[in-house]
Amino acid sequence: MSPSALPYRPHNHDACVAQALTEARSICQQHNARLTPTRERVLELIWQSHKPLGAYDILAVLAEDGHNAAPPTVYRALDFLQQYGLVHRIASLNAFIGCTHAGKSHSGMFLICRSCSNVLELTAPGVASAVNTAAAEESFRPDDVTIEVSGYCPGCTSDTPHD
Amino acid sequence: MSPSALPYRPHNHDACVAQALTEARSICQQHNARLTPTRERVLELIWQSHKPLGAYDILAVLAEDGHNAAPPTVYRALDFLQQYGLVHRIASLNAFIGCTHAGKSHSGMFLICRSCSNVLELTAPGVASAVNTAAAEESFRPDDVTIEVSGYCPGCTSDTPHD
DNA sequence: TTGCTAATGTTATAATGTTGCAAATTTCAC
DNA sequence: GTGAAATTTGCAACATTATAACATTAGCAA
Repeated sequence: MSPSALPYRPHNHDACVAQALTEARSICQQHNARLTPTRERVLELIWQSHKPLGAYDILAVLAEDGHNAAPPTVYRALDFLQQYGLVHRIASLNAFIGCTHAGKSHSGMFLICRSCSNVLELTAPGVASAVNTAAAEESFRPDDVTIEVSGYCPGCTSDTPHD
Repeated sequence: MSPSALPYRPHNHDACVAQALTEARSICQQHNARLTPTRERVLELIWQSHKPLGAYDILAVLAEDGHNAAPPTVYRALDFLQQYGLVHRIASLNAFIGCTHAGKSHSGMFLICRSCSNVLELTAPGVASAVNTAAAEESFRPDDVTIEVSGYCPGCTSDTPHD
């Protein structure tokens, strides 16, 4: 088992962010997509927490940067980053998080801790295939699959009532 | 296979709504919960389409009813209905839909058609257990599971590009 | 340069959801 | 029944999230 997946574990976060940015640059280059300063900055901000960040949180930091940005700036950057699989939107939180499997095609599943807000993205082939099977039984053709699990992460599970 | 699940199939929709309301009354009675006129009307409106309905859509119909309602009226009714498992919120659409398994404990999965907007709620034990297994491998304790699949339903699948 | 496309700036507004408090209604013990 | 307590509703204001529309600028190729 994996008692201490990345977001829950102490790690060199600056390096972790730097690596994500390096990978992002490479992915964009491969696709002839321009990772402009604003887009890169947004990606960096998102990576600086393992917690999901709202669009207006990002906007606030950009404002601190001295960047006089309006909502469309952020949403456009987020659209771009999602398009290239660099960030995911968590629908149940209206927030965004860095993709830990950027580049690789994957159907993610998110474990969202209600207590510490950390989010772990998993590639869960078993889940994906179960979803596809269930959809196929209804002759439904899946296009986009959202799987978000709220609950308590290993570090927080003890703090909570066990009814 | 099931080529024609309820929402895709022509059926006596008035009866279908009426049955949902009857069941709701019974469930509320069992829980000593009050299905007040407003709550019942909101549930009825939601059931009158198999398509997800936004809170402000509901609000608009209440206004046509002559009910001078404000957003909290609708959201409170929706909270109540969700609490007793009578409706579900579809996070990826910010919309609500009647629960087809009210009363029974279940972890739903939603098949959302991008073309006709119908939503089919499935009880998918295979999916639920795959999710629980994946979560357990990370020592994560699930609390609430959201599974929403966008794509094309059997009736609409032919109309769409097949890249 | 010129001209094209992609990206950004800017203003306004739409869509979704919440807080807080007062008034009305229902419940329930007496 | 009556009156206190709890639940539900009305209502106004506000908070948050997201988009539309149009002008401007940057990057790049002929």
